[in-house]
Amino acid sequence: MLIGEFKNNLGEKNRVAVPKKFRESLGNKLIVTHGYEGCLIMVSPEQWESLTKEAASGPFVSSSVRDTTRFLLGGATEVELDKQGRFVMPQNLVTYASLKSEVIFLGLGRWVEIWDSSKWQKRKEYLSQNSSEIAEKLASVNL
Amino acid sequence: MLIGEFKNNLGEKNRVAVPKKFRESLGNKLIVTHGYEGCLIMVSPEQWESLTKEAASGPFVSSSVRDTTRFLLGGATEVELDKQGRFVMPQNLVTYASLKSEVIFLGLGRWVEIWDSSKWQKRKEYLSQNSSEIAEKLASVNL
DNA sequence: TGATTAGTGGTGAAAAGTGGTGAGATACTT
DNA sequence: AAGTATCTCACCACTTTTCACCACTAATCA
Repeated sequence: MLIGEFKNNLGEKNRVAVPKKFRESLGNKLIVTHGYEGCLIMVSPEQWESLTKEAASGPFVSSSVRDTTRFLLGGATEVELDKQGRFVMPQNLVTYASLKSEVIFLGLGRWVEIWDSSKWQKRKEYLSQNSSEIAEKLASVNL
Repeated sequence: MLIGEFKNNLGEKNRVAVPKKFRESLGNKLIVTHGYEGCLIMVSPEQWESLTKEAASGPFVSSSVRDTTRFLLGGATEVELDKQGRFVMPQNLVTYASLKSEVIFLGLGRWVEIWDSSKWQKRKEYLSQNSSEIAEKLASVNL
């Protein structure tokens, strides 16, 4: 199970190490793509499979399907870790998530989110201040 | 599976290289034609088959089907890659997509879109700003 | 505090991308 | 129809980028 918060550095060559704790669950090959609220998502190939099965199989002629596909698949990259457990973050994803040198890896059960450190800091404040209201909202959602 | 965003250059002779990652999936001969939102589409001959079938069988009145067919088939060219993985982009497609020197290749699962760099930049902004709607769609997917 | 492991920086070989050129094909002119 | 000019394309050579590995530093734990 992927849990915990880890901070690693993005080198000048956009290289970053996946936290050791995540490596065995995620495997050596994994997929990174756009996430919500300006973060990135990192999943194993199996998870990726189920994620794209529905999203990418819509009718070609629908414009919303096209845009969803562009966002999800166009922003994705399959990366392979080197011996040190690192990979090169593609420039378009660095830009999208406005990654600086400090990068946060967030284990969320079955997937991992990647945040720019300062962005995550703000989000975390927001979360701790509004957690009860967020919980209320969640309670009203049909799961 | 065709995923990711790549940037290559269109030389003075309208020559452009297909990103290496796409070449094995697409093969050596492939088809380029008009796409929606001012981009181009690139597919393997097999995918071309199913793509045209799909577009022509949509829930449309017959004149739309005809026009869609004209749109897709009328602009289509079969191109072959040279040893360096490049091909010559026909002038009519360069004009249609207003391609300058910087060209974006976007992997979208079963096909590839080709964009003029600045055009894609704008589209991407739009997509990022409307990603909440996209997120809604993703939320329905079981991770 | 010393051993072990995770994370970071650097570098050289290999590969991907780009520019150029000459042979062959096509078209054009006389 | 022959010669000439133009265009196209396939290959060669160069440049730039990428990646896999080595070595080092920082952090962790007993």
